[in-house]
Amino acid sequence: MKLFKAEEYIDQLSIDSVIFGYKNKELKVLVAKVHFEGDFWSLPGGFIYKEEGTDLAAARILEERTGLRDIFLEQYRVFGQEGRSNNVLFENLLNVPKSDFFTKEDFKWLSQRFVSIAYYALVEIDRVKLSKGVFDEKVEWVDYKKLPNLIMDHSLMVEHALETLRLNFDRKLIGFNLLPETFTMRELKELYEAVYDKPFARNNFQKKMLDLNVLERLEKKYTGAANKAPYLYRFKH
Amino acid sequence: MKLFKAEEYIDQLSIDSVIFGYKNKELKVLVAKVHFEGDFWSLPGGFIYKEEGTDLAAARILEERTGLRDIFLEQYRVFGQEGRSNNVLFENLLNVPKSDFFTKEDFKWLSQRFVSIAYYALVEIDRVKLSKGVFDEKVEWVDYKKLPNLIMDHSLMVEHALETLRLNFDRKLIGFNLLPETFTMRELKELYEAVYDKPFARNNFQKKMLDLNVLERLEKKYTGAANKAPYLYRFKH
DNA sequence: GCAAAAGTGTTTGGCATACACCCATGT
DNA sequence: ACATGGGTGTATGCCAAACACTTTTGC
Repeated sequence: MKLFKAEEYIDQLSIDSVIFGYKNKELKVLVAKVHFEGDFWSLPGGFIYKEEGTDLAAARILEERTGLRDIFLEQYRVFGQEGRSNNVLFENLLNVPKSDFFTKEDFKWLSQRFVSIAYYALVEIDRVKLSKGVFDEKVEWVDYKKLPNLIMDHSLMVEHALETLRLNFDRKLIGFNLLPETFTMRELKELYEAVYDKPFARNNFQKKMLDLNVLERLEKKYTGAANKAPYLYRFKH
Repeated sequence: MKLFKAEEYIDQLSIDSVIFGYKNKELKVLVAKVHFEGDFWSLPGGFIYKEEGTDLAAARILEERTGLRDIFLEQYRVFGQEGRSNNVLFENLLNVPKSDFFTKEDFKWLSQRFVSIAYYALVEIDRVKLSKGVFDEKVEWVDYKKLPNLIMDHSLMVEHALETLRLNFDRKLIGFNLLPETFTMRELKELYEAVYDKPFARNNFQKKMLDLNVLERLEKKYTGAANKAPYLYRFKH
């Protein structure tokens, strides 16, 4: 059965997404090991139906991989260098047992030069139910500092996404998309430290956050530790 | 003779550019009156050859219209809503005496839903030698506050371009691309006032600019006016 | 001398950083 | 009592905005 229908998509145009998650004080990126010879990893991506809006396409692709809807998702750049293609990868693939999903023509289509619209997304990592894409051997959350070899310009895509994330983090208050509903000030600070890769002063950080007037203070969180119990906070919608 | 060859371009993908210029204390945008029935104006745009880099395509299109090379030019956003097409315009065109340049199939191709990569450019307005595009009745520099009816989402494109311009104006020191080689501090201030649409305090503006350490002070400029002669400045490469 | 515009200095206020202290909690 | 981490208050320094004054130029 043939599942992939190249003729339904716009030619030479793709979407790639840098999906950020946060756990264990690490800012993580979702990457997939490509099911080909060699150690190739890739960002989750896909294609755009001929009449589909690009934002909708990106949301669809995100949902296919994570199961999540209504997630923070924003385009940040187009990568459209001349010669930008996967041909080496797909030529490799032709010597590998292939899926029934694809015809030789599909591989030719996939090997073209592609212009890719890059999106970045922020997700609460524990809500994600990962699904593999058709080309994926496995998908994993990886600390952005320890990324494996990414295909094509995907490393550059992560770099630019991180840059954009940092620029917008405060301005658009998007960081809360990475945290669960409630959190302590310490947890919020550790998120900032992971994103900016630098320490923040505890007292000044707290003041700055409270001065934003977007946090709602809830009850205290008794952890059983031998110290003062921290307050829980919630982001005011 | 047929000049337009749709089959050489990527399908359903286009480039549109917001080209900014500055003159008479006004920030201007280059727009073209489309050569169809009715009062339709459009941003300069074009298409991408199948193997052409997007930045190169944008530069090529810019050069076709302005005669300028090596100009500040940057992509800032993709406009790819579902239903984004020129079909109304081109259906109109079919009832109008048409050029030999296009076949009926070309018009069909042009009427598809398009995803457009938007660029913004900054040019020194006096160096520009304007050329009309194939669809243009005329091209003009228009104050961004007095733009005519633009087709499709081109008004939105200008809005976003202006937003991006303002965000990057200081950070990337790109304003100098709008001015001639040498200029007075007053002229620079007036440029800032046109871009941000608000007044700047003379003394503080001067201090801020000089503190950037990117301006070279040249000789004085004697205008013949009954007041102190201002210095000329040049942007250090 | 005078009007007009340029150049520069001084004061003020807000905000980020640094330093310091007190409070709650469990052993 | 005390160690640990949480919460908050105060002092410092920088930068932008506001205010003020002097200088140059042509009539």
